[in-house]
Amino acid sequence: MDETNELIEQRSKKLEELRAKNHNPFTQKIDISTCASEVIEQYGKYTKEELSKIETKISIAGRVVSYRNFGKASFAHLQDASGEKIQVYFTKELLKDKFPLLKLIDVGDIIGIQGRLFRTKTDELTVEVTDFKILSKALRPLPEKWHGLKDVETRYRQRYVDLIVNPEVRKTFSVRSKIIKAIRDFLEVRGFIEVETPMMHPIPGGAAAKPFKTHHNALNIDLYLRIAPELYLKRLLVGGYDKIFEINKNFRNEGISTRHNPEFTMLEFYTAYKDYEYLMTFTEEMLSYTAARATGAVKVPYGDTEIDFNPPWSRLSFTEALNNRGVPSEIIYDNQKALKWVRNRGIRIEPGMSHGKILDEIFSELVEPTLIKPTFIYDYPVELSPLAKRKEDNQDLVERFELFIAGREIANAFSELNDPIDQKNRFLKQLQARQEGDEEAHWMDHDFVRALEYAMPPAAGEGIGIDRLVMILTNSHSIRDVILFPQLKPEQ
RNA sequence: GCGCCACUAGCUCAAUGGUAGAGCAGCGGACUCUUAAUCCGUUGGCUGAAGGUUCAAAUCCUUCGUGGCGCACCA
Repeated sequence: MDETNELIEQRSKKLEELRAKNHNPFTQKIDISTCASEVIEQYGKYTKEELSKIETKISIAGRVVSYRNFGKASFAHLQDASGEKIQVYFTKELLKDKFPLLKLIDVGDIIGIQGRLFRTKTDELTVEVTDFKILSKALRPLPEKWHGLKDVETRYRQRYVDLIVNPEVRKTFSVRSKIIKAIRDFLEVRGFIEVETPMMHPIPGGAAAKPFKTHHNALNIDLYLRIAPELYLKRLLVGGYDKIFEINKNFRNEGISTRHNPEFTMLEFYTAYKDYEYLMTFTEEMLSYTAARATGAVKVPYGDTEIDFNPPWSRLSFTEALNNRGVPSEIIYDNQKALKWVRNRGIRIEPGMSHGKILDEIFSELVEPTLIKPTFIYDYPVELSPLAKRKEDNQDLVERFELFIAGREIANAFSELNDPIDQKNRFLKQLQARQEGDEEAHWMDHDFVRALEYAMPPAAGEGIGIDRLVMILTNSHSIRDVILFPQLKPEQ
């Protein structure tokens, strides 16, 4: 990382030369009047002749991303935060004594310029520079202009370089920002309040996952980075809020893959006096709105296919979905037959798995990859969902759905269990599973049960994996492409 | 955690056991409308690391490191 090479040395020399000539290579402040995209928008409509007749004086700052020298004149492109580039034209005639200073500018430097707009012979909108200033000297060279930066490791480790040279990366993160904003707007317009609940939990709850452990010195207690905000958000329902949401990080101490980063962003929202069926329609509306707002279209390309967010979406019960993939009904209700069936097909199961878990394995193997267009799968076995409310007409099932898009789980929602006695019993059952070796079983949370004992209104709640949603809406095939700084092993 | 693949100049890539190369960038020079500018000249390397085989290793073998993809775990 501390390596020096010839290129860095040459640039360092130029930096010293600037200092020697009384030009601070790291200037603090400059007044700028506009940005590249604004210039294009404001002046792009004028012809060469029109431009020469109107007042077009501007000042702008940006990174030099290309440079072409002609002896007594030079062209460069400046790229700024708007993501656009604007060509600038330096001439000895206008810059006089300052012109030789251009020798000390490299591609990568950030400069500020003043000038007037004109169009070149090839009709490109260009700034004729009347004055310029080096604002920040780059000591390291940028990757090559034509092939850019391709090495994925460097792209992730040095995302700043990736962002400078790969415009589509900037675009992805701009869409990510729009997605989150669209969701916030959608929820806020409907009366939801955004809240923040703890990241550090004494009892990691709300999901089946392995947590990260940390320690608070002054309190002398172990704490866990949260695996889900669910139990805190439901405490807020008890407290009297009826529409709340949180968009924030969750942390799970598990493997890393194209679909998993140890920290990831989750939306959870809760609405009182509604059930999971209400949330299906709500989700259709929210995500089709989000797709349209963030990408400009309700149908988005993903890989070789196209995902159509236009409602209504398919709805299949968990058992229907299994039936459709050739899983006989007898297996769905008979543990022994299920075990046998699974073994014959080589689906991996572990000893002691509950019937529900076995069905879930079958589902992941046979059904999940086939759910390409947005599809709700509803009514899950109760043992898979210790925080969801049972169906009134079938105590073995819960009022829960998951949303699948492009073969991936995007959302998980249910009518929230608000019966403290049932909740306590389900925690006890999880505790038993934990003692039998299920490391991901839920922990007992006595305070949460106590909260339910004060009565929580009936409510429906949902979690949406934001990173995965962003993947689909930006046609990204690795979660690392939608997280600015994905988790990697440290260098060296 | 397991398997497969990759790692060569600042960047993008060649070189398949026989003298480590190209393009771009850089440096020196020419050039006042270029935009992958052009033209002339030129610098740049412990081939991811360490061992081994061989007269000879970027190339074959072993171990390690980092990354990618797949599997496992999971959202």
